[in-house]
Amino acid sequence: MPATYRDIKTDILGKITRGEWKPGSLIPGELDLAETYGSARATVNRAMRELADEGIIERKRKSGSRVRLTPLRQARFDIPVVRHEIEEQGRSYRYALIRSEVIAAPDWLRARLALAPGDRVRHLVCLHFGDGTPWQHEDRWINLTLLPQAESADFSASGPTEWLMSQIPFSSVEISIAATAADEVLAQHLDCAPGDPLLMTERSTRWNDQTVTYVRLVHRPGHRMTTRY
Amino acid sequence: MPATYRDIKTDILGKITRGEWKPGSLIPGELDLAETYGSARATVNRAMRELADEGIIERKRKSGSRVRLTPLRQARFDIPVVRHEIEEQGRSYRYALIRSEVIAAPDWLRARLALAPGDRVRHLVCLHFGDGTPWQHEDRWINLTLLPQAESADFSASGPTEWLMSQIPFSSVEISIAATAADEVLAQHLDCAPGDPLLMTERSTRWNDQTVTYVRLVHRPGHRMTTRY
DNA sequence: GAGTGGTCTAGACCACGCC
DNA sequence: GCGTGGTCTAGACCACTCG
Repeated sequence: MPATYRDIKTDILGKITRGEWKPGSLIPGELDLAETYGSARATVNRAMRELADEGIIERKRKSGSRVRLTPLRQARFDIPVVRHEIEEQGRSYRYALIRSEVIAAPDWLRARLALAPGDRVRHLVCLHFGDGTPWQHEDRWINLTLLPQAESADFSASGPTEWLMSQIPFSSVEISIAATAADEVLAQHLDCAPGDPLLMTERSTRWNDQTVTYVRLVHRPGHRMTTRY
Repeated sequence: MPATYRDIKTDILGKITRGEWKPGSLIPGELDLAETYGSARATVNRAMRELADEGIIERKRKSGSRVRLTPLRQARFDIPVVRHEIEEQGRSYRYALIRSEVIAAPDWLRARLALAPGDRVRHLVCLHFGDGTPWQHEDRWINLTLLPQAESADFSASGPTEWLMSQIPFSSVEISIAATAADEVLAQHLDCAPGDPLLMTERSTRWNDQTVTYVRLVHRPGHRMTTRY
């Protein structure tokens, strides 16, 4: 039974974690490895490529592959749609539209979305509930210059996230996470005290090099983003 | 000139973003695609496999590949070593050890690290500065049962993170991000007011199914974690 | 059972990056 | 130059899963 690329990957990772191959040291070439594992070079290549993608090793032509000195650690967080996040926990989802308006973009937003003076945006404030308690506060701004159909869309029954996904299926996004303090309004909506620390996610969605929408999601008190690797 | 896997990937992604292939729709099989692009199936396979890894499409044997209904979005955040993070911004790095002790693990930590009663831990409190201002507060607990050499290690000159990386090169980690309010001590160390919202990262590092170390990193006021995709 | 993706092979050519 | 990884090919067998 020949070694699969998973076998090879596991074995190499093992040698690294057990300290047989130390950080900074040179790993044998693909041809050598192919011989020792009794497999084709392509198979070894796939194992090594994945290890490189995961930040475990560093590869360079001519010089070969090395164990990274400082493991380049990356954490992958899923970016869930609130509704799914809540429903996957077996809770009932409820949505409420708090406010909806079409206005000229305020200056701070104009800068963010690279809008011209006078450009109009749709501004929405929504709340997402899990089992009846506030889960997430959504402050959404949609660029009407790029997405004019957002002016007449109806967000009273379901949130803008799902609507937007049907309009711009895929896009590039900038996500930023920070801590913020609850102001009076947030405190009321999220059922906490003013000043309470809250986790906030900001997201700018771009499409064809234009920013289509900007959203500020404030999570319920105590919310955590967790991941393993 | 034959199509590379990148060409194919870009082209398919284009069809999806332009809406030619709508969410939920079936994508041609690998053999069909290989023919249309004039390449081998392995090449198409790589393109499709990467699109699946990135959460753009969904693949199932027999039924084929489909454009995901809700793009499974994942954000990858780099988990930097504070020192590197600071130095990459062109700031000078300074480290200070605030407190160091070896104690019996408190109950809350025993639960977290799955320690037996009476097991001892090394507890360290450190500060990391960028250009002289407080950048990050580190509250570190090291399992001395698993890592006895931590008892005699010297952390007065450099932080435990770098030392730990030399001891346990690779490991699995659980990361959790939340917002917290500054207490008196944190406020003093991070130069902010008590009650200020702060971004906190908690990390449990496991090795051979044992938790080796737990750390609570509290970032300076206003700190953001940002990523793009 | 049959279709689709998952993986492997043996061989080939290319491109980068060190000397 | 020349060694190493990066990629492609043509063909093959396998494994999952749907009907």
